[in-house]
Amino acid sequence: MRCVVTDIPGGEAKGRKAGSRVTLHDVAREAGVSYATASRAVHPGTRKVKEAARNRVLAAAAKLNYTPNLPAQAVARGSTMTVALVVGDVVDPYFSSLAAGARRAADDAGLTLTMAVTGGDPARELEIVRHLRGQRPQAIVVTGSRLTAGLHQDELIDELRTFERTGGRVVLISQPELPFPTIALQNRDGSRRLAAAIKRLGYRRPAVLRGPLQQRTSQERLDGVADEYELAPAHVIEAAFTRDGGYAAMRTLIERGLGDIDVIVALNDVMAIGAMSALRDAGIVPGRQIGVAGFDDLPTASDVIPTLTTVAAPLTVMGARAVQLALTDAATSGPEKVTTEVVIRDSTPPRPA
Amino acid sequence: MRCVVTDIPGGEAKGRKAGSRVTLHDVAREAGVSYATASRAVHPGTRKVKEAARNRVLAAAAKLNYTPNLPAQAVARGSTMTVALVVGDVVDPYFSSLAAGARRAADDAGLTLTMAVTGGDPARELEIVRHLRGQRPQAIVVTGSRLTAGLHQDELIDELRTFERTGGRVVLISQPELPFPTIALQNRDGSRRLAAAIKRLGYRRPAVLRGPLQQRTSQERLDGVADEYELAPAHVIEAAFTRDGGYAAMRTLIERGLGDIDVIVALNDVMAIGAMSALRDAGIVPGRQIGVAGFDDLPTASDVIPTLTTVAAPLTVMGARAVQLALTDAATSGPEKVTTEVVIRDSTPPRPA
DNA sequence: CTGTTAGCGCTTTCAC
DNA sequence: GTGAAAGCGCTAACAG
Repeated sequence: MRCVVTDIPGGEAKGRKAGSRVTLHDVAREAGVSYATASRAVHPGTRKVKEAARNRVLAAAAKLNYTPNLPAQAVARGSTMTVALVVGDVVDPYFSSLAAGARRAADDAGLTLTMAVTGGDPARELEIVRHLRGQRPQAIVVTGSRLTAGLHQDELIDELRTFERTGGRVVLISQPELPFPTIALQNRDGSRRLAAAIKRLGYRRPAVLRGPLQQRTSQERLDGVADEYELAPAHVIEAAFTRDGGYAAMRTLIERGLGDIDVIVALNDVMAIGAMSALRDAGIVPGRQIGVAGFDDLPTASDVIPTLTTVAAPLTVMGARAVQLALTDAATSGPEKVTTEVVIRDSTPPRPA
Repeated sequence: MRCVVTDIPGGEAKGRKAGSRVTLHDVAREAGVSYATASRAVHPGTRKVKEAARNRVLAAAAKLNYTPNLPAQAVARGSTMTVALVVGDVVDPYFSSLAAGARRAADDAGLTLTMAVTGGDPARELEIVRHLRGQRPQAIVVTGSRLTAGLHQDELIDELRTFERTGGRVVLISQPELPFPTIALQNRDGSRRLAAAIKRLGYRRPAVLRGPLQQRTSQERLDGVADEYELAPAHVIEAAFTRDGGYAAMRTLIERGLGDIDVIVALNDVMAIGAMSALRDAGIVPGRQIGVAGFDDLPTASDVIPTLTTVAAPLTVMGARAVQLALTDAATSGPEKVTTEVVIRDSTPPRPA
């Protein structure tokens, strides 16, 4: 596959073969200095090289279009300039918001962020972390939809532990039960306050659309609602923690008959949006006949009709904070809690008594 | 920073220092074979190792929790098992859909996808590609919002060219004017058909919400509309190719006075959604007083109220196709065109004559 | 300040 | 089949 180009158009005398990347060696020769000097020159940190030499090296590098071979650097140094982020899904705005924040923070630290996607599969997640470990990043940030007691839980912990032991840093997002530094949303507190606000608006009979049973985030948010409302089991529907899950759950509820339910509390925004579509498809107008609330305050929450009452989670901040934490030598001082804020919008108008 | 652990709990006799990753060497010794044999054993492809030996090696590897040092492999092999994807923004569903497809395809090929985000800044994009080149991926897929004649255009081409020359593959998404294999949406054709459909529904006076002038995608889509409708310059508003851009553009239009405009054609869905919000905020009901259409058919297009008339672009397919193309040795047979499909929804109800 | 050189962890001829 | 050894491109002592 390695085709040989006869000559580089306008190239140097010493004909370069195609596929032969320019190495630091080439640069050194071109600049007329030693290998080591060249290496120093291209590293801003090093002050021990004469201005003239450095300039010649830099010029040579530019001329040859040199780029350091990162993998080679990594093996020589024993560490890379990357941090890895593990997410459940790229398309889900929840994860992409986290990712956006993480990326910015990595950027600020002069690091490259690599993203891996689990698709919500714990087995795959394990595989990924194992693979990532091979990549030798400085840190691994995991923001999976960790289950409270998944089968692969212990193996995952093991994997992350050995990563830590070999000098890597681990930070988790929203899975405070695991023995690693964690950024955690105040899920329960947030949804409790949401529930209280809804109650104040005059809603009496909520139905809850929740994610999978074992999913920590979902469970915590449910607990928050339960702190304020007496929840009949029949009024808590479990489904996928996605838009389609919300739609399906809402359909189930509709088919069963809404009874005296006056507000739908979906435990995240995408479910809420799915639920609104389901309502609409059944000829029920969300926000009029029935209230709807979500959680996360994704950007779309305010573009949807009616605009969605929800709990604002500072997702990008959390993502950023996670990598900052990963890059800090601070002692692991327990989960770092992130506060939320209730946002009342049109989907839960005050209800006449 | 490299703390030394006295002993591994339950560890082997030969006390392993913390930070000292287990290497293939360790595995070989543990298994009682040579370094080379161990190397062969862990590579499925190699048939030249006795079953017994291989098993011992594998056992040793598992026991020691060995993970190959990927950077080291990369430098030894001269190439990595990764493909790099350059996008404008992680949060924008347009990009994340592409990313999702790309990831799946990379996965299927047994490769790792690394994602880099430009934030729409051509200078940053250049920097990123340069950096990526250092990473030595097998391919680089660029799906930037390439400008038709950006300042950095030539430099970018240069950078990608030298990447190709060193054995890397380059594929572009939706920027057919550049001299590389490309996956291109039939933007013009799509929006022409959309415009035709809208016309058939009885709309006579469209206003277009477009992205930045130099943005190719936006320009092509505009041309498509212009193929069907006579467009007064005052009826083409330029703004950022984002939700907020759509909102702002719509505001401008509203302040100027809508006149006889009967339909808003936003050149992508996020702009359309922003525009609908702006309309709503001005007390105008999209789909009733005025039609609205978008382009892309993002998942949210059908959750928004009214559901959005748009042009479906198979984004994930495109992403997947791009990396497949990058991994193929096929000759560069010009841009690969991807077809679109008009989807009429509630935002453009038939207009009484 | 600069050059020499010994690794980093792994792959891959090349002999045995 | 298996082992010894020569790199891969780069960094970082260690001498000058």
